[in-house]
Amino acid sequence: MTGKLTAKGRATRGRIVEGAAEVLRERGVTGTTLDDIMARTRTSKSQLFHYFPAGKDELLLAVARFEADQVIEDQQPHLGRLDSWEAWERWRDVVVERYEAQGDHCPLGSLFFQIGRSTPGARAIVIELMRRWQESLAAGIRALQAAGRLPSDIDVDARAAALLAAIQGGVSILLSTGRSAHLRAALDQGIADLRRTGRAGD
Amino acid sequence: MTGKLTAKGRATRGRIVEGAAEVLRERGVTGTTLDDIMARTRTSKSQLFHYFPAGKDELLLAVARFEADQVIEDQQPHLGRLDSWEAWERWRDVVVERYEAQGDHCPLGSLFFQIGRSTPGARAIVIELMRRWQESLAAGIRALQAAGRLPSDIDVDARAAALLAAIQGGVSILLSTGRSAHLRAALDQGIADLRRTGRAGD
DNA sequence: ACTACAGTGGACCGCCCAGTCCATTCTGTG
DNA sequence: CACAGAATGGACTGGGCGGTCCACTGTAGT
Repeated sequence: MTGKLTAKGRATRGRIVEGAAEVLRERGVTGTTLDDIMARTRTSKSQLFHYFPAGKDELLLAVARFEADQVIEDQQPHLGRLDSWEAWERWRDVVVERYEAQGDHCPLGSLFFQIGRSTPGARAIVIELMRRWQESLAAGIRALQAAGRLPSDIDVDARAAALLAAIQGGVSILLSTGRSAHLRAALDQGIADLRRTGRAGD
Repeated sequence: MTGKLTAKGRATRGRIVEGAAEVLRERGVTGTTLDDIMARTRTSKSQLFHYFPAGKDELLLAVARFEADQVIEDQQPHLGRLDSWEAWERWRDVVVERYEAQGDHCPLGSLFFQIGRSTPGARAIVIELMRRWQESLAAGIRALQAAGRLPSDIDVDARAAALLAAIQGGVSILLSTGRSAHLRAALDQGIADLRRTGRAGD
């Protein structure tokens, strides 16, 4: 379907997705109409349906994919190099900073409430995002093990899963209440507990 | 405003809120119309606007309040008596069970995406819910301290905040992916880390 | 029983907005 | 240059749904 796009077509499609992402961040899913997106991206209705034949849902799905990639990207290069305690601290700072800056809108979350979590396409995107995120955390823990900073008998996957959950929760609470205290606490305690595992399990 | 309601009026209002909550859980916020709620609660449109003059948003807010109370209530009496490690385990089981049963819909979450997190009324509800929840967890930790099962120098609020975040995240991931592994990991690790604090800090 | 007001029924309105359609203009390829 | 198909513009439609209005009925208090 995307195979028959010319250079111009690809550019327009990209402009639509990025522009739609902007508008959705500002107005929220419920408050965003196709006309808003048309205005922002300087496109016509026929273009929207030309590139996303299934209509609004298909477009929202494309934006969701875009935003999901963004989440990981915004944490790089730190998330990819969690091989020392200093690196973990730097990553922590980046995460807190990113989500504090994002404020009280959740591009991905709101998107999924609209599309429906049960939609196979939507669910696949979140699952993939979580998998990648957790895998990076697990890799970081393994790197610490390799460096002899953590014992080798800890349950890496469970720790990575718990840490990921803590972050998600911290972000949720930040979105709902506007306060980042929980996100900070989750990250600080999570990393501290990991360190303590090293000492206590020794 | 609620002062001038007769017994019949109060009953009807209650029926509307509870019925609306049901429909919203089934169809989601976006997929629920006032007509759906009318059908479910056997009411007419004029009744809806009679009890909720500001319209749909006011009704959704009332439902949000109802659901928020439900969240705490569903964890009782365990959440209120976290005074032994066994109690903590029982509570853990209840939480996992409750959210696994709830499946992939989030009554509160979806409500807030619709009403808008920035709405003062909506935000107040979440903040109050989080406060109550976290306070119960903190009370539980203090109870363990009082029983001599935990050292007295730990940062109770930070631990409670981190634990709450972990739960929220576990639930979010459960909603998005349909898998409760993260919620379980978050609770298990959270409680285990708390116990370890006792041993390591001793 | 009367009266004031709460409670109820349901027809009606009007707008918003996703989606359709066709006419027109570009773009690349032989 | 020709022409096939992609890209674009924008008027139009249809219905879904929140919200309004008024008429009618029940009910509590004197």
